[in-house]
Amino acid sequence: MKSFTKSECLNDLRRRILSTDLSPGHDLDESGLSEYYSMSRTPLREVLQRLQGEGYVVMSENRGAKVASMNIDVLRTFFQTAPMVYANIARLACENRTPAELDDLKHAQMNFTKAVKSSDAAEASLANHKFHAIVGSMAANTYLMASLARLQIDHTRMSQTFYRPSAPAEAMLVLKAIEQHDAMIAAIEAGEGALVIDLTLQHWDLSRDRMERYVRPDPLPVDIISLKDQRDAI
Amino acid sequence: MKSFTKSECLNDLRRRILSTDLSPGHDLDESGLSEYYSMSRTPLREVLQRLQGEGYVVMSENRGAKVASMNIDVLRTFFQTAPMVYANIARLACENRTPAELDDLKHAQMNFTKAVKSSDAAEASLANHKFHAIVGSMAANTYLMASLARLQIDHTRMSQTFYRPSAPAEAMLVLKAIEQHDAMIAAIEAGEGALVIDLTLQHWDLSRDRMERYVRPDPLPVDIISLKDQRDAI
DNA sequence: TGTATACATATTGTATACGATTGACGAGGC
DNA sequence: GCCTCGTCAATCGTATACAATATGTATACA
Repeated sequence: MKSFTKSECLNDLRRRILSTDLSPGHDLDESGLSEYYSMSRTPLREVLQRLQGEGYVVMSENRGAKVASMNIDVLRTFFQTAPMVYANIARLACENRTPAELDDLKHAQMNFTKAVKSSDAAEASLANHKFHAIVGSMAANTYLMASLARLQIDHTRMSQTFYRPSAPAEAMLVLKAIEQHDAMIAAIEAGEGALVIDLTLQHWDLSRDRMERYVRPDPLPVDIISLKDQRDAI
Repeated sequence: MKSFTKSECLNDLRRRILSTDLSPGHDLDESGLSEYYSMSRTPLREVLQRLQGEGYVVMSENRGAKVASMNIDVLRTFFQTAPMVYANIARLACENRTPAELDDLKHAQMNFTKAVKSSDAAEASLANHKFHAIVGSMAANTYLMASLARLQIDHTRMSQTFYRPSAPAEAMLVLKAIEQHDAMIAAIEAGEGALVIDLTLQHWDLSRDRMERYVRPDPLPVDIISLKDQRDAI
């Protein structure tokens, strides 16, 4: 049994949540996880606290932690907010990017391409996450970064099926996403703000169409959840 | 010596940081704080982790927690980002506000007015914080809320002197802020999105002018900090 | 006198034990 | 038969003890 450090544990939980290996709403048991990561409950609780701060999990008093759920209200807000934040981040990234960050970005794009080509869906999804996280850090804006990080959590979880194309036409769309990334890199490197905003919004549109198709046949009983929320709100 | 619950401790630390009673960059000693709040280090550490998640403090491995600092880069970003986020929040608040939230907002405005009238600077500043936090929750957008919360932390810390007017002309500006709040409440209640955006930006301009005057005679040696950053970046 | 190294001290990180709260199950009363 | 209350198990919350790490200081040596 592998032994984990605290930051490895943190990354692994992030990864498992993003890949929906731990599904939205899943109950996280402290003792179980502490045993799984072979560490004591004390540091594990701190990891969970941190994940709460980042928006991966929600915690309630005396009732432990759960993976942040994605109910219908959250999704609505997501689609409403994402393009604005992404576009602004992209513009700022254009202004503030450093050469080192550009290298990172190109490296992330390589990993992304590789994962897509080898049909490793989970890896592709996470590589895409990393790519956009780097664009985020290029923007050098701690305030917007807080929004972006939370958007990305839900975005990545919803995009899971994006990289599991069931038809040739769908595989084409993923290749298009790769091209868009390349174009974005070029625009960011050239510092062409207007262009990168445009590319980002196109990239968003592509992703959104796929996500809507993913969300519609939602495996979660959305109506029951919203009814429960109504009842809780009384 | 008063005994604190965990959430009281959390609120008290938030309060002390917002009022710069704990100044930016201040080192937070775990043992000291755990004694101060008469609780063990374990729950106190969790409180600090949470504050880190909210952006109040920054923590580094084996080197404890510090109150989030406000260096010149952060300030630049702050002034760049705040109007956009505030305006969007205000617009969304218009669309999504509930009657209960409107009551809360009016109540918060009462407290704010009261604090200003009684020249309680710290209280006025915190009441203003609360007012805008309620507008934020009206927007019902978890993603933007994350940005807003972080912006508010720095905004409130910088506004400290706003409510300590040293001349009659400055006192007038505070009264103007009260009027603007009232106008914003009316616009939100009426659901007039365009108007509330306009009012929000006016409110921002007023605050920004005061903040710039506060920041300019910065007690911190800004030049040394930026030189140090340059050196670190090599 | 300047620098490096080793030790001492203080502070943070982790494990474990114990206490408190929640939710479920079952017995008893209505 | 249904509801209420009490007990029990499971899980979360807190305290304390101990280990690991970083920082400051003194001393030896160049």
